[in-house]
Amino acid sequence: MDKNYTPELFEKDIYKTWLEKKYFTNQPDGRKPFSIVMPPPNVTGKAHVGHALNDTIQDVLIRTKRMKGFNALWIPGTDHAAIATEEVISRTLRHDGLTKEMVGREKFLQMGWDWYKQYGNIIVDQLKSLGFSCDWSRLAFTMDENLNKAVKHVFCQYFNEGLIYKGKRVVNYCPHCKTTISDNENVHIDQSTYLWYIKYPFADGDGFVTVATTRPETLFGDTAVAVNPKDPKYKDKIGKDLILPLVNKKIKLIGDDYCEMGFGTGAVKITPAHDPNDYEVGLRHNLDIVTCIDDDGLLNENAGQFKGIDRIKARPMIEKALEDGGYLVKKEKYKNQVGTCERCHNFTEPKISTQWFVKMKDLAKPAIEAVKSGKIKFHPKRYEKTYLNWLENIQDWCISRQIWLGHRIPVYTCDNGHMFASENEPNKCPICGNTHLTQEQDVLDTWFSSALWPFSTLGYPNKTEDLKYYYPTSALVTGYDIITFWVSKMVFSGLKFMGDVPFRDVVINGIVRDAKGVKMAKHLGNGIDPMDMIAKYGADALRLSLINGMSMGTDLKYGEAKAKDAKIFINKLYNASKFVLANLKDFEPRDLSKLDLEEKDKWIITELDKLIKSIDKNMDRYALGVCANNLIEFTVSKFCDWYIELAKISLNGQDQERKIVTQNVLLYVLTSILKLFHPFIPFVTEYIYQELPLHEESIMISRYPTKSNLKNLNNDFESIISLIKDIRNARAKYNLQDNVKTSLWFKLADSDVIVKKYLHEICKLAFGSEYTIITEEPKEQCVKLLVRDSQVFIPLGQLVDSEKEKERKLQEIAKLEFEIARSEKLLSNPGFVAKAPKNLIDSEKEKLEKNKSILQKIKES
RNA sequence: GGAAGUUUAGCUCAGCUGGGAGAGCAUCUGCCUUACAAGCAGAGGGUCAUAGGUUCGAGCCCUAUAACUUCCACCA
Repeated sequence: MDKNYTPELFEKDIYKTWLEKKYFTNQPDGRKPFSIVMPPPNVTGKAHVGHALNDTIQDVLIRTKRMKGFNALWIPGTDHAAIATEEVISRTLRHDGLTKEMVGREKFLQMGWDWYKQYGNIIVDQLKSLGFSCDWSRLAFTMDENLNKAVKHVFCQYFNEGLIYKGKRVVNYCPHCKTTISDNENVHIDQSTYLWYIKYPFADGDGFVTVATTRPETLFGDTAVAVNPKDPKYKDKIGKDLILPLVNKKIKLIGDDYCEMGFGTGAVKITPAHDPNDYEVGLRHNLDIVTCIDDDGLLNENAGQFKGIDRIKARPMIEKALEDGGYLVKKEKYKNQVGTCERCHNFTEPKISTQWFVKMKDLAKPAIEAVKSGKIKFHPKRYEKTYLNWLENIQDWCISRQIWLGHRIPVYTCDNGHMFASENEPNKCPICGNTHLTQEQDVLDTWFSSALWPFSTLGYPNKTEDLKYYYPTSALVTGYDIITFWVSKMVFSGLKFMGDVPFRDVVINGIVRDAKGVKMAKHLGNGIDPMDMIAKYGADALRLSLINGMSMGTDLKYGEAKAKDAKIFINKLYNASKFVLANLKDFEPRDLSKLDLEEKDKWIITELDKLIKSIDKNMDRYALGVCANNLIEFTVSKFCDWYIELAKISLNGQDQERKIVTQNVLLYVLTSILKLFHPFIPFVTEYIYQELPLHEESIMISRYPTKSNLKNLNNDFESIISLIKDIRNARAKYNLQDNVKTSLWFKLADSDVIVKKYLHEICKLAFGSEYTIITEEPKEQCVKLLVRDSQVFIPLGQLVDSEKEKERKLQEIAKLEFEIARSEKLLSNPGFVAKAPKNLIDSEKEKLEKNKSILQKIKES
């Protein structure tokens, strides 16, 4: 082994071996299944720290379960990200002066596939370099043939059951991406704008109504002005005609509750084609629908002289025209929220159009029930609220997108106007036999296929063994930002088509932010490339740095320093392992239960048992950050700081039996640590594991550690540790440098066998030059320490400052008296004695007695 | 407008069902002790946001308040 930890020397090779040995692949068998489907990243994207975190969590779970004997399957996959890809390809076309219409649908789709092929493997390779143990032989893609089949199958079933319909609605439209987007993809941002107050004169010349609007450009689509029917100001004017400014068209003043009394001017313009509420109002009052903004976001012929001008840019011109016509009352600064496209960040437009929808109400019900009944559990639980709140207020899901890439809607219309859905390409109309068929132009929202992910990746719609065995999957690990987008859709889809929930546990991870807590974003340049971290610190360090200290569902502040810290720790583990290995040259293996363990061995095994218990518990509640933390803490402050230091003495000693015991315990503990750590830092643990005597084929398929089940374990060695600490502490108070050794004299009580047994260790770890057992209190100037029933003297001669000693003694007395007072107060409190648990009262009594006796001794000395 | 989260050492955060405030980093003091100076030993540093309440006992439970963050929402 190299002197220092250098991950680049072995990470790649180890991963290659794992792949060759097919450790990641699994088929149904007699074991218990544990399955996870990976949230698919965009096929053409690059891995960012968010993926690194999300997938590391999954890998930790999968690797742990695998070692615990489960049939652990982790299915990886990628998403076709249609809108993003379509945009990229359109851009290349534009660059060549072409449009997608010019090259045609078929050629365009081919370009899409070429693009996927060219860039699709980048992210897969990146995920591999992070060490993820997913079953790559099952790598899925949302556009795969089988997934296509699943999508069509599901679509047709919905369609035939009347759960999918085509309808007119006001939906969010992105004029840049040239497609509708769902409410989820419509991101509201704050904007500073103006509120324009505009006069709408009555046609009969009798005054006017003032309306306020943030969107003067939609004026051309107005087909009414609404007031509240109870509003005394307008009550008797309802039904009268108004003149629409600039257009000079008559529109009605209508009464509708939608218009809130007392808000704004009390009157609101109604534009059914460009506002969802107005559309509803329009339906109620049978209003005309006039569109004034086209698909490119430009004003159309209904805007008269403004035709062809961008709707936002037209605002000042419209304002001028209104002013010139005497219609503008005033213009105020105003803050509101406006929808933008999640992908291109341009303003979206609410637009009336014909779209495909999934009826959500009945689908949502069982999905709500599944969570309420506890069949699906969120970790942390609070995210249930996000999920339930969304489903309880669900709107029908707009699934059509006006792009070409993706799953084309499998609905056909024959020349006789019969519309039907078909899973396979039909050649005639099933109703009239007409052979001239036209397929719908639109494709499906990517989330439509993602919604099927937990079962489409297992072979649906075929009834496969995989489905029977691995479905429902065990856990879904994802970010809170897509609970509504994705989690909810998988749940109702799974319930609908598989008759069961798609997963039992939903594990929510936070977002990785930069070191200052700012969301990482391309344009801010504050992103951290996981590949850079791997190059500098290794994949293990990256993984550990993301998990250590992580709290489920809470955002994570991340900076390079964390990866560096993690590497420093791994180096420590690496070196500790090196030490153990170097001392196992003449190793003689023994069964742990047959070893003649002494206190220090029992102590470390007790501590290890505690660690295993804690990890099991925290792993179950998905508190991986706590697990990693406990592991590190055990390794550094228990194993390295104490057991290894103590082991050195036995290993260098003459007692052959002690040496064998120590070697066996060292190996036992180290092996356990490596195994417990393996899910978090798979590479280095495998690397070291392979060097161990008695190792199995690979750590990743070895058995996960369980508690030792040894009898007669105890913690007695704790008192030795605290004695050593006391001596170190006393030395430090006298500013003794660690390289200045001092004699240690022990006046031992008969009862303190354990102190006598560990004199050598105490001496070495407490910087003693040599130790002597004495029977009488020494005459020399000494620092005196009490331990158990014995006394330790550090002869410092001239150095001993009697004032200082007195002070030290007084401090100790004060401390003890404080403790005693505290215990006495507690125990004399009738409420405490009556209501506190018995073991607490007992331990308090015990403490009181102990402290009293120590105080006694100190005072006597 | 609705909802959720956060507030603990200088910084990043742990603290499970209430029972004596913790870690890492940073700081300070020593030490190249034969696994590791990417290290070791020691130290300092906190009215657990504020105010009430429940309880024998509150960082933890309840109620208000403040600050920050996030999600959801069609208010002109």
